This record gives sequence, C-alpha cells and structure tokens, in this order.
Amino acid sequence: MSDNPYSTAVLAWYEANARDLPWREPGASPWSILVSEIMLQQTPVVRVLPAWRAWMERWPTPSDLAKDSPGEAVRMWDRLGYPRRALRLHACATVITEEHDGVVPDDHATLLALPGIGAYTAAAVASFAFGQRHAILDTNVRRVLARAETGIEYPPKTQTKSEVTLAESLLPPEPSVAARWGVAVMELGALVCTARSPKCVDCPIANQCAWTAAGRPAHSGPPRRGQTYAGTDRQVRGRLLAVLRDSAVPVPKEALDAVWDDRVQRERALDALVVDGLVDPLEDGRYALPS
DNA sequence: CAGACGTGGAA
DNA sequence: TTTCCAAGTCT
Repeated sequence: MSDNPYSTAVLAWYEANARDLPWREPGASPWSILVSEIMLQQTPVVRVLPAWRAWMERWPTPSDLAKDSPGEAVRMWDRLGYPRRALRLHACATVITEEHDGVVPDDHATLLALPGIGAYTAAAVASFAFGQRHAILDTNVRRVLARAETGIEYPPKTQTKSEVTLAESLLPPEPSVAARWGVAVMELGALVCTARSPKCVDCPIANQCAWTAAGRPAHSGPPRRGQTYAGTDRQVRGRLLAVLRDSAVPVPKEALDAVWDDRVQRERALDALVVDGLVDPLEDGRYALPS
C-alpha cells in the first residue's frame, strides 16, 4: 500500500493555500474542533467563524457547556440554522462530562455514539483532532472524487458504498499523512473544485482529473435539488423559535400566534418543536426555551 | 431510505 | 427574483 497518485500534489497545494481557520491552529482543543465540525454541518465557514469564537469564549470545555441549560445553547446558536444541532451539541457536552470525565473521546466508535455525531463528524474529529487515519467523505470530497476519479461533474444525490470504498482506497498509509490528506482534499473542494464554476486552472491535479480529461461534460440526469423554503414548516419553526430566542422571559401563546397566519401549520410546527425538545410548554400556558 | 431539518449570500 | 448551495444527522 502506497500513497495515492494525487497525494503529493494535493498536500503541496494545501500547504500553500490552506485558509487560516482558528480550529486548525496547533493549539486547537479536540472540543473546539468538535464544535467547529457541528457548526459547519450544512453551514458556510464565513457564518460559522464568529459563532464559533463566541461559543468557545463562553464555553471553552464540554463541562462549561453542560453546566448551562440546553435553552442557552439554543439561544447562543442564534441564526446559524438547524438549531437541533445546538441541542445535540449540548447533549454531547453532557455525555462527555458525565461519561468520559469531560474529555473528548479519541475513538471513532465512541465519537459516533455521541449525539449529533455521524459518520463524517466522527471521522473528522478522530482525524483532525487526534491525527488518526480515517476516510473523510463530506460534500467537498465527494465532489472532488466524482470529478477526478469517476469523471462526472457531481456525485450521486445520496452517498454510495462505492464512494466510501474509493475514499478508503485513496487513504495514505501513514496516519499523520492520511489526516493531512483528508483536510487537504476537503479544502481543495471548498476553494478550487467548487460546485459552481470550478477553478480548474488553479487545480493541482487537473492533469490527472478524469472529468477534465473527458472535456468536463455537464451533469446528466435529473436536477440536483429543489429545496424550497418559503411557506414550509421549516420557515414557521424558524420564526417561532426566533421569538423565544429573542425573549429573556417565557412568552405567551399570543406572541407565537402572531408570527404565522395559518393556524393549522403554526400549531403543527410548534408541536414539532416541542417534540424535538427545542421548545418547552410551561404549565402556565407560556412557552420557553428548554431549561 | 427518502425526506425533514434553518439561514443567508452569491449567481 | 429565483435558484442553488454550504465540513450532515436522524428517523
């Protein structure tokens, strides 16, 4: 087993072009890296940056976060989106505090068992925080491999087993090199091999890219996505939660009723928020973030 | 396993 | 203005 055909070029490119992100600094704690990974799920770096700084300043360790209420985590999450991540991150901090002596586990399987941590994040934390050898397969890497190896513009809509197998086959044997490779391919996908208007002229592996070799054929098949937002329950949930976030005290039902006209949809969204644990219905009829 | 789950900026 | 996309996870 030896390093893959791209590793040298990609690693060299990363050395010269990597962004200076705070969670990549040598002194970054595993917890700070874990927090960054949760925040970065489906969320652009530019929006995560200020949120991550504020979060780490307030709660430098898992036990710091666990001491506060889940509602405070949701409030601090502000408008980052997908607020269930805040709840899970708080739950994650609680489990780490109570079951792991406040220390972020370095074992992939143990990480995977934590709330809000799936296959990608477990691999990312094990690799980026602990220098272990794990295949990193996020949306960036999937796109790079689809192009460089498969010769198509975009990867399949849902992750396939063959993609995992491919990513594993490209993993350099040496753990420290593998960890570097993982973050480097991600960065390449984020900065050069982008979804729209890839900057192939700046790509260190353009001369080895199957998609480029094929003349960069356009994506064939059905449209890739169609996630409308206006009018959905998600939008209603967002508005309801914003009311609670912005209030220092529990709010009366009327305050929630005011943000959406359709009563049926509004009630459905509120019920769902309660089920999710993002909203706490008080006995006096008011509503609050979970305590 | 397809669909739900926020939000905002760029094209 | 509308569409697309951003370091996924959970059910």
